[in-house]
Amino acid sequence: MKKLKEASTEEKIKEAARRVFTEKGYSGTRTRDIAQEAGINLALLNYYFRSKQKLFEEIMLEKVIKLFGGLSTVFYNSDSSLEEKLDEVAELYIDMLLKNPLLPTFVLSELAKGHFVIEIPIKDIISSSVFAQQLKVRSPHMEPIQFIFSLLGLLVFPFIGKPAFKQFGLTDEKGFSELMRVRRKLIPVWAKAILDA
Amino acid sequence: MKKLKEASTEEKIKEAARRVFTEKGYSGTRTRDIAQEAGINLALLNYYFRSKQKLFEEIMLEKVIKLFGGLSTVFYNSDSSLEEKLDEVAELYIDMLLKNPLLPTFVLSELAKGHFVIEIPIKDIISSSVFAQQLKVRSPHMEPIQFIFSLLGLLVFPFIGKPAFKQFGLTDEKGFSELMRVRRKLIPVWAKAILDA
DNA sequence: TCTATTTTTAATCAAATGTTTAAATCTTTT
DNA sequence: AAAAGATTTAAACATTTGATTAAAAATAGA
Repeated sequence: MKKLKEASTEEKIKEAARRVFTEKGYSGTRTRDIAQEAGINLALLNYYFRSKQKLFEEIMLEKVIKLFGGLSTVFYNSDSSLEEKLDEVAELYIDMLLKNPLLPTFVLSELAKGHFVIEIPIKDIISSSVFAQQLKVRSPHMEPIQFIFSLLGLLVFPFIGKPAFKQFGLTDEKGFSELMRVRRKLIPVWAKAILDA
Repeated sequence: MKKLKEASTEEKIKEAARRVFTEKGYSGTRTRDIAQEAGINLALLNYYFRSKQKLFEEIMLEKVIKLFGGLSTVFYNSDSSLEEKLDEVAELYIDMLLKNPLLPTFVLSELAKGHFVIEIPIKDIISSSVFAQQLKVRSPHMEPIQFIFSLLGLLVFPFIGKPAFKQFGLTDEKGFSELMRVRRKLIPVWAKAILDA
């Protein structure tokens, strides 16, 4: 029968894998890095997860949900107005990204490289959402996909660009966090301005 | 003395390296992939470029300039208004990104991983630009960095997210290009709305 | 043409890497 | 406590990978 320690070792490996994969990507990660970071014997990684690829897929699924899962929660809220949803999305994303700044670059870059295949019919999820209905009423001229690109661009892009902007001397770590906290309040205003444009 | 063919072989390797590095990233790229893609013997890569890292740095520098270099050209144009600069930037970026859709994810993800160190004082370049002056006059309340984050987010993010959005069924290749061509005209309008918000 | 130089090739090297094995250790069950 | 099962360990394996070497081929200069 399973002993208590098992879950703990498995979780230690996953925790280390989250950090190393997120920082170095799939190809840049060595299974030995994960083992060392987790403080476990290398063979345990294969004992618990069979292969690097399988472990990666578990982590990646978590991360994709973390990056995009929040959207549907907000979009399907039938108790809030469109304007309130913009506030909620901005707060949700900025707070989450301040805690997980490497998340977007990791997920989007790995998806681009095809190391992970996921099939979520987000198009249908969005088009049948309360958000889509409200958007159609308020700004019938606005293509929903264009607006979602814009909203996510405003929210997520600064985190993707941060390492570049830091190297360019445009911002430092402390200044960036402060900029993002200010931004959380500005983006809903800007998004509304875009809807009215 | 150098013979004519030399430049050609060297350029074949660089051309292949551009493709493979951009598609798979530094860690995901095997020198053998580049050699095969270039149709040359593996040893020639080291003969011409000494190492994978050195070859990568040459390509990366090109790509960073390609991604960000256009900005300063537009920002320092003293013959155009701020509004015209927004049009120029949108056209410049959308056209370039439609031809190089993998560029932003590649550059920003490699910069995030620290595989490449570059020192360009872009902060100073921006703050002393005509663009910065015009922005200060037109929208003194707008922090320039916030606006640049927004402008680049609107322009660049859709290309970074494309592989994800394709997997999610939000768009296909043809639909995406059309969306981006429409977007090229919309972003200047939206950017002005943000400045007036 | 003959020689020196540059370019190209096939083979090889040493280190790194994902995974497996077999034995040892620990835990649970009886 | 003994047996059975689960977990952990050290060592090893087979490939892959970036790089080098030494010889061959091509080119340029005399």
